[in-house]
Amino acid sequence: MDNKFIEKASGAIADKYRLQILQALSEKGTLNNSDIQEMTGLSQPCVSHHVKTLIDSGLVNSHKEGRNQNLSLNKEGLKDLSGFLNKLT
Amino acid sequence: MDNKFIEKASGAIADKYRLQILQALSEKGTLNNSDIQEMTGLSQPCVSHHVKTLIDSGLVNSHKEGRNQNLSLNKEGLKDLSGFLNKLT
DNA sequence: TCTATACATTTAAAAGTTTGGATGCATTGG
DNA sequence: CCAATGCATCCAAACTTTTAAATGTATAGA
Repeated sequence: MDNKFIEKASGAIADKYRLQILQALSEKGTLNNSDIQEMTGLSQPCVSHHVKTLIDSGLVNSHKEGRNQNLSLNKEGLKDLSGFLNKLT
Repeated sequence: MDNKFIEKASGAIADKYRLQILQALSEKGTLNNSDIQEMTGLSQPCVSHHVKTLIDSGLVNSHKEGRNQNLSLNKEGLKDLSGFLNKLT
């Protein structure tokens, strides 16, 4: 397991909005940036930033469709992080 | 599961030195601040700060013995975080 | 008691993060 | 083609984190 991934992924989770996004993706399966903007009340550039952080972390996948960016959980990434933490115990 | 705990705990992991400390605790069981200072090469106040962050996060336990602070993993905390991430998938 | 050791706290500087306004670009619908 | 929509980028302000030097407090040993 690459420590750089662990750092990035855990850092991505360590924010209330990004955590909210992850939980919403877990429940709903997919969201686009507008959904997130509505859900969080954040500005569009701010949502764009948080979404980028999540994608860069490897915890979220992006599927572009026309002008929409559909997001979904990267379950592999989440499992890798979860498994890493579990192995520490 | 309390989101505040998830945010704090993941934030605590999202740093190379704190991650290194967690991994060392996992391998060795216990460490004190001097061990960590030697291991990381950080200054004593800086180690003190990172250790405080880890303790505050609920991922590390502190057992004071005289002038030594012995640290160990809080396995419950790690399992809680790991379980939370797993449930997202 | 005096000294050394272990850790905490205060302070301050540098670096990074979060946020929104303004703007730009691409796609879609009329 | 034009207007509207969805997202990215640039910029700047506010805030937080990281780090170490200086200093303080407590315990342990000579």
